[in-house]
Amino acid sequence: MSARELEHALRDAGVRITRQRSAILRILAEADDHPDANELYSRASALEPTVSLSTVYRTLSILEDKGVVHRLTFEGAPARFETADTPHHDHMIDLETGDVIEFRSDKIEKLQAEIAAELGYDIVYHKLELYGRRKARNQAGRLGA
Amino acid sequence: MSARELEHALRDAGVRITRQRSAILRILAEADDHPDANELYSRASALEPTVSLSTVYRTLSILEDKGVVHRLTFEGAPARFETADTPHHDHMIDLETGDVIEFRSDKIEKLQAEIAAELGYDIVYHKLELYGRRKARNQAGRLGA
DNA sequence: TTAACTGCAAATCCTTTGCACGCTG
DNA sequence: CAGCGTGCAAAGGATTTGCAGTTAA
Repeated sequence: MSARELEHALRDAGVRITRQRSAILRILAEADDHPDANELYSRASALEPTVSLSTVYRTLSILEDKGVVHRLTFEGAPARFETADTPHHDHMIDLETGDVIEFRSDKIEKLQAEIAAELGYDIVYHKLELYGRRKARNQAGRLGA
Repeated sequence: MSARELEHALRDAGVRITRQRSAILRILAEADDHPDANELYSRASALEPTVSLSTVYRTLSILEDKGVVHRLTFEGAPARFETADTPHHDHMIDLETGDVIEFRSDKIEKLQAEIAAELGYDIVYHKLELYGRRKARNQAGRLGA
């Protein structure tokens, strides 16, 4: 999602585009990892030294409200953020490095809906996170050397 | 899981059973909901007025380490706890009431493992939470009255 | 102009910790 | 009786908020 599109989403909602917000939007648009508020704050500070962490949080909350940004709350870590342009996906978290990998499974999505239906519920949103470690490469006998 | 079993798990690990811990274990054993630390604290206080919230937290951490208790960290709410005796399951959270319903799907479990394998990972643990609302009962035309 | 926005510092919430004393094994 | 365990109060980290000044529209 481009910074322009994010701005548009805000403007349409009657939200003012300030220098600080503009910087945050640009940073958010070009991030292809999943930065937390503090990380976004340092990156945005480089573009616009007057941003404060409060403004980063406030802006993220608005963007989340407008549905253009998703807040990812992983186990015992500050929330991370991503723009909501990519189709729905879930996350695998590398326990060693903290890396986040996106994936998607239509089969799982469908099963979830079925389960919820059986329990008498409509799903509003869900969270599927796989926490794991890189597989040892040469496990199947073909050991190196 | 009975209080006795929980005690056993601790004793085996060389952990002392104090009056406070004993009370916490009994509460934990008989809880069939998913209480948070504070709730456990109030319930345990009734049995043993000398327990403190610190001790509740400390005891829960030990039990989690020993693998006999699971810490459930749902969206923007204090952690909830459950004894680890039931086989693995996931949770559906009622957004209106906060109720937690357990469910299990072998199909989903299997799909998760497959996905992780494809990504080159071994799953250490995962988290699947469905957040939803009770289905309106008479949606399919058969409206009441 | 003026209502929305800002940075700052202080406040919140949940959880953990340091300390001096108490109690289990 | 040696440590582990305790309560208390204070510290901690992430996030939110009150306030008085600033700025976009």
